[in-house]
Order: sequence, then structure tokens, then C-alpha cells
Amino acid sequence: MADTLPTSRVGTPDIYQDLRQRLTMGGFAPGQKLLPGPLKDEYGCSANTIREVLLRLSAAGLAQYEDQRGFRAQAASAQRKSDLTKFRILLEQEGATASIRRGGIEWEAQLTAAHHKLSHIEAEIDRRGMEPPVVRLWCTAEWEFHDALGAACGSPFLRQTFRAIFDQFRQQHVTEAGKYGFATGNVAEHRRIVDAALDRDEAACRAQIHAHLERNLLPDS
Amino acid sequence: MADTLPTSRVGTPDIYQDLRQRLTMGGFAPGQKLLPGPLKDEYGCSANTIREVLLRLSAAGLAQYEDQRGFRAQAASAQRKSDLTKFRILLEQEGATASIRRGGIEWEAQLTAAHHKLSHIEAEIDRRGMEPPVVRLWCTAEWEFHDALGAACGSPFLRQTFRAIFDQFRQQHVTEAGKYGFATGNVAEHRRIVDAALDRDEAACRAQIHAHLERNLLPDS
DNA sequence: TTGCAAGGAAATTTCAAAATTATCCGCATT
DNA sequence: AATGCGGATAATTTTGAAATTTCCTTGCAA
Repeated sequence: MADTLPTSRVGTPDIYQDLRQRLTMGGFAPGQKLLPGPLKDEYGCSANTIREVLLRLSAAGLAQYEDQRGFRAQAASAQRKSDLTKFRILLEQEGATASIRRGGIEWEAQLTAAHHKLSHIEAEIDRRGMEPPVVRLWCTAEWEFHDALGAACGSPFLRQTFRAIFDQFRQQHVTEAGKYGFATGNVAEHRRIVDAALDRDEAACRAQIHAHLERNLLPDS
Repeated sequence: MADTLPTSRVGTPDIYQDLRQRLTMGGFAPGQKLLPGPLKDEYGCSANTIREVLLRLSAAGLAQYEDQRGFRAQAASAQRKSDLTKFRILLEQEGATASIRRGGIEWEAQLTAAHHKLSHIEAEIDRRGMEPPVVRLWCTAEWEFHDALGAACGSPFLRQTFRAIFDQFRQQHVTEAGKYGFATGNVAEHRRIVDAALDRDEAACRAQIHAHLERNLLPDS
């Protein structure tokens, strides 16, 4: 007969994705404990399933795991953010320059499309401020833009590492003053990155990526 | 009273480390299934504990995980190896140049020590061939050398990513003709890398790192 | 002989509970 | 008053088994 249970019952992808989003969008305070007990009730599953999800999230760097001491949301610190930024700049520059060398017309199209979508949403935010429904749109749009930059780099490893770093980078920002890492200068900076990329100017593209992110670096670096 | 069980019984770090070593040193064929059933008997624990370890290993890239289809040792392919090499060259070059800029006398000492140890072992291998007990020594010595190169880069993220890539890189090589990624030219190449690093010559160091690894790249790259 | 379907065996995934371990709080001692 | 020791409580980790899914084999029909 037809199943009476509304639960999806296919692996644990829903729980993983939901917790990942909560971790990267401020659902938990930086050092907060992630208790399997309450979470299992919330998601209507066993503590072991929660544990499995948290284990994968800690492998992705979004949570911390200490043996016999459970899970915590990743801690936030200026040093961590700076290191994250430094590494992100490196990966994004490499991905962009490789894409400039290897990418064709379809890459340009994808990049232009992603930038168009992003700038539209950012204009909306400039007008009406950051409201929760728009913020989620902005998050995916900004990811898609920065992902499109390196989409033609030809290295799956570079891209998957960049994705992991990007998520952690955002996680560090979400905790700050509810700004979600959005600044008013972003619109112009994104445009300058796209222009340099479409001009196939590797050096300029590198410089613009650095300029876009350098405000997150500590002075010493 | 004193425990009668000889098992360590503290978390699962032993199982993780042991399986990690087996995966990076040829204990499993490339696409081989990693069955929780036999493994739980071998390690004397439950299938769920094995599952937890395999989950972490797949997050580290050493195993594959497909939903509802279990775990496999990571597959080997020329393309994967090439991409891995490309990314490793990038990370190792960045780590080395940053260390050259930031490292002090203690970094030089650590690097020299690691190289001395490695070259001693490699000389031993040149004389007596590659026997199992020596191979394990060589693996840790080669890791310690390449790790020492970037030890002063100041970026924990760069180093931990490099470690993950290095493991997967070795995993791709172990499956080939029992060579474990060792070639007779290595001794000289390692020396040239050290010399360039101690000379604080960033460009030369980059070039030597590339020369050391380029034989693993596919022509197109 | 080939293709397909159904049945059965094996493996994976989830669950609930037991066992182990850490954390917290009160009490005695210094 | 501060420190160290025990016991109670809570959380984590492991376990063994049930439920679900996949894979393989066998039989049937075209």
C-alpha cells in the first residue's frame, strides 16, 4: 500500500544539507555544542544518524570534533578568518587564471549569467536592505558567481577544495553583526573581476580578486 | 581491578590510522569494495564503528562512498593522478615560497634534518632495493621532507590541504608496479629542492618542485 | 539462445538501548 | 577560603539486531 509516512527516508541528504545551511548561515553560535540529543528529536531520527551527519560536517571543516567530547560549531577568530582568506585568494586566483587560459565561449556565458543574477540581487539588497528571504538568494548567487569564475579551470580538486574553503569563509563572516559578508562595495568589485576575466587579463583578474578580499586579511600576512 | 582486555578501547583512532595506512600503501586494490562485514571481525568491533571510520576516510578522499551502495577504495586513473599532481605542485610551490619568505633558522634546521634522513634511506634503497620494512620508513621520511618544505608557510589550511592531497597522490602511485612512487632520480631532485630553498631562491625552488613532479602530468595540462 | 522477471541472499542503513566516559556539584580536608 | 576527592547526572560511543535496499541467481518465455 502507499506509504503513510511523510518522511523522505532516502539516506540522510536532507539532514546533511539542512545542517550545513544552518552552520553556514548563522544557525549556531561559533563555539556552540551540537548535541545529538535535541537534534535527533528535531529531525525525527536516531542519534546515530545525527552523529553520522556531524562527522561528515566536521570533515568538511564546518564543525569541530573532539574524541569523547562530542561536536561543536566551528570557532571563529580573526586569525582563522585571515588564513581562510589567504587560502581562498590563492585558490580563486588560480582557478580564474586557469579558466581564462582554458575557458571558451560557454564559460564566458556562464560567468556573465552568474554575474547578472548576482548584481540584480545585490541591487535589490541595496534598496530594501537584507531581509531573510533575499539573503538566502544572495548566498547561492554569490557562490554561483565565484564558482563560475573557476568553472573552466579543468581541475576537480581545485574546485572541490575551493568549495570547502568558501563555505568555511562564509561561516566565519555570518557570525559578525548579521552582515553575512555583504558590503556595499561588492557590486563594483564583482564587476571589475568579471571585466578583467572577460578581457583575458590574468594579472588584472588576480589583482581584482585580491582587492575584493583583502579587507579580511590581518595586517601581518 | 586491572583490565584483562588487551584492546586499547579508546575511541577508534587505531582503526582509522591502520586503515588509512593500508589505503595509502597498497593494502587494497583501486576499486575494491571495503566491506564492513569482514573488517569488523578483523578489528574486533561492530560494523557501525567500521562504517564511521570509512565515512571519515571517504571525506579524506581515500575511499569512495555511494549512498546505499557502500564503500570502495578510491579508483585510480591517469587523469586523476594528473589532476592530483597539478594541485600538489601548486600547493607545494606556495608552501615553499611562503616558507622561504617567513621561515627562520629553525625552519632551515628542520628542513635539513628531514632531507638528511630521507637521503640516507633513499641511499639504502638504492643499494638493497625496496623491501617492506624500509618502504614504510621511506614513506614517513618522504612525507616529513615535503611537509618540512612548507612548515613555515604560516597557513594551517594550506598545510592540512597539502597533507590530504599528498596522501591521495601516494595512493595513486602505490598501485603501480609496486614502485611506491620511488624513482632513482629522486635523490638528486630532492637535493636540488633543498638547495634552492636554503638559497632563498623562490623561482628556482618553484622550478625544482615542478621538475620533481612533472613526470606525473598528462601532456595536455 | 537471449532477454526479462521473480525470488533469495547479502549488504547497507537505521534504530533503540547498554556501556563507557566526561561533567557538574557538594563535602571534607588543608 | 581554597583545593582535592566522590558520587550523581548527562552526554558520548559502541553494540546487536531489525528494516530496507541492492545484487545475484534461477527459471520462464519469446
